[in-house]
Amino acid sequence: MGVTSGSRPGNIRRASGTGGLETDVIRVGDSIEGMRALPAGSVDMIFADPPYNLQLDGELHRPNNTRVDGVDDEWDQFESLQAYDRFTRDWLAAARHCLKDDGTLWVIGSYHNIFRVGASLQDLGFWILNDVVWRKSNPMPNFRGRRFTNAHETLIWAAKSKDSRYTFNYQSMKALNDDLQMRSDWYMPICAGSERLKDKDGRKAHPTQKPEALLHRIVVASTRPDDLIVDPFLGSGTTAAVAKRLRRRWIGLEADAEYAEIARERLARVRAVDDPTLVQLESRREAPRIPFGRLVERGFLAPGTVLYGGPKGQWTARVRADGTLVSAEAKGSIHQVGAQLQGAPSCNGWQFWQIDVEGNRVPIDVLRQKLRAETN
Amino acid sequence: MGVTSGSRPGNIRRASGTGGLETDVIRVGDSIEGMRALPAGSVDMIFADPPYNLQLDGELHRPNNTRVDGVDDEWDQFESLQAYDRFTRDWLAAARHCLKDDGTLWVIGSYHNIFRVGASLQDLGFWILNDVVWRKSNPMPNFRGRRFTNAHETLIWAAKSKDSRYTFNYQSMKALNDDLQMRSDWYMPICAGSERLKDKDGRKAHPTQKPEALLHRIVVASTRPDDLIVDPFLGSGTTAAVAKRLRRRWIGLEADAEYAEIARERLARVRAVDDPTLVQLESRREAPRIPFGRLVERGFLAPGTVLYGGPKGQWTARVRADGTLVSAEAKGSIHQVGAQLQGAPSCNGWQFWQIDVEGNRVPIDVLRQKLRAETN
DNA sequence: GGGTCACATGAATCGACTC
DNA sequence: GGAGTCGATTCATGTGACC
Repeated sequence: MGVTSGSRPGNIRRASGTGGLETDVIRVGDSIEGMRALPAGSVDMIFADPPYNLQLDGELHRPNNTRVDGVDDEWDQFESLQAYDRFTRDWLAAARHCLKDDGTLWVIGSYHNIFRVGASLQDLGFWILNDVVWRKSNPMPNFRGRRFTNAHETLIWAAKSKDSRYTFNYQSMKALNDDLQMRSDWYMPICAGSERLKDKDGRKAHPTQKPEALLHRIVVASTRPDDLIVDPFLGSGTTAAVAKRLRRRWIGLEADAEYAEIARERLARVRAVDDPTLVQLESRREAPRIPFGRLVERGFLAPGTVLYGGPKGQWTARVRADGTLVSAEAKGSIHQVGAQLQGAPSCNGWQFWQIDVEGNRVPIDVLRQKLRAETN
Repeated sequence: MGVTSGSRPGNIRRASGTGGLETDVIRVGDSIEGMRALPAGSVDMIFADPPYNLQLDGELHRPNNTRVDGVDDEWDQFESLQAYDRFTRDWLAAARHCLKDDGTLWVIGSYHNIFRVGASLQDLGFWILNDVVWRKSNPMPNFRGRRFTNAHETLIWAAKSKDSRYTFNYQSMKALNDDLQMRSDWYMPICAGSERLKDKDGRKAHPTQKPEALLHRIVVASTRPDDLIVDPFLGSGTTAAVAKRLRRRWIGLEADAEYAEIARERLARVRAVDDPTLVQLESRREAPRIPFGRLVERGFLAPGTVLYGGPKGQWTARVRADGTLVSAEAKGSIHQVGAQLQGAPSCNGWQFWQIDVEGNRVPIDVLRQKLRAETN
């Protein structure tokens, strides 16, 4: 993708790779029209927090008789399930239009709407990668004792198609999770306290403001620096704030001019991380590919060196000058020979083959790492 | 509902309340036909673990090249989303037919199918009560490092309609969770070890056997003893095993004769809890009603006794001979006067009003409990 | 200034029975 | 079926007043 130049006149960036598309802006207007107006295939990631279509009737009181301030805003009301489905298909289709083929879509919802969203996006050809559960550490209780505490919301993460080559920063997620694979259930508090935007009367400025921690994880997981992120239902602007801080480009669409203004004021206070290298990703997949043969070229391994294969070194093979191996039973790349000796469909030769270093067996991958370190 | 008599000839029970319907049996055959054949409105709860529309592309291998034994049985392949939707609507409609108006439906699924199931059941008029997340303590890792570890499955709990009077044993769930409301995210291990049924070659007998702990919580939460539970995709029989142990009636439908046989053998080894009182639930809502006036009739409170209202006893009222209260500002029932003094829309007088007992303020509810204990 | 306690509040599809 | 009545029901956090 096109990388933005370092110099930025004012707050608005124009990316060379997207035909001079104006980014880092909030546009007031309809989400669907806004996405349709974007160039086809210009967006790396879309985060959408659409209306949930809650159907509250009557008032709800806490056991101490205070009234619960529920989401009864006009923008969350739909005439019927069918009307909600039409709306959902329309905005998903517009999202598909502006998303790159290798881009991904995130949607958040609750049981009121998420099943309709999930079914619609599958119908449109999106390929679900994960459903992720945001477990709230401090949800509102069920005051009448009639159901389980509604303690989570659901996110769907989807690629544009089954064979998409989407971005997933596996190593960053693993690092965020104490070197264990990041799971599909995330535990985080709701947005409250000083992070929660208030109006001049001290009331919440937006009824459904999302926590920045949630967007942080999403952005780090599924985008790279300078990627373009679009939020078609920007609301209070959490997506844009996190994108700006993490040095991604962004466009926010918001139909309500008051919400847009709240978000603009918020964005003006957000600073991007100073050092661009801090938002660079740690990812083995991103590391430059190094053919095994280069180790031979560069003298890290002399032709004829004996490699030991398998956890106990029970197989052996010798290195040839072109970077292929030869053993008693097979010849070919480090991966092919490893696979054939084991009778396995595939093999990671970098881990399978070892050399003797001062009496110890060490995977040849350490040589690759040494070469990479020199190259950087 | 009709309650089965204590004596049971053999293993099969005939419930008087359901027209002599034969229960506690496994029926081999099509799920949809099986549910259609049940009397309309005869079932208290349905638990369904329908086939997932998994689309494993070729074979999946772990890094050490052992093959992942995925769900690729013939019954789990569907040509298209449309075919899956037809199947889903058909079995859900059949479930609706046999479910009581006040019965509930549980469905479990993963992101492959749960959005389609959820949307279909909403289309059919089911009213979602909760989506519940089963967080697996020991999920299968993501071997390719291309997604988040898929560490949960989703359950939908739904009533037949919006105004259903469904069963929810709130106090039992709260008791199960250290006296805090049970949340919508449940943490449990997958079914493994000695609980996992094996065939004679030591391989798992069923690919998607559910843990009994999961069904235990579901059954305790949403049914009462002697309720009729139907599982239209019985598989290895976990639902029936838990239902039998907890003294619920049950019917299992299973298309595969081999699975049905496995489940039959399993059920033969399951014993119901000996003492029926152990599966009785404590429920405040179902306790016999006692009018406040009866405390006066029975001499627990003399007319003229002073009651103290509110957490600090800041209000007072006196008891009249007919069981109404009179204060400086209001008269009426314990609830009416409590609500009026607080300026609240409603009030539970049993908790609001207190009496002096040896210098301590005690809610008048303790007198009600004393009277209830005498009556039993 | 520190500790305690009261109070506020959050995407909520939040009764049942009698007359 | 509508109105009236009984009576069951909350957890985690942050803030601010008050010792």
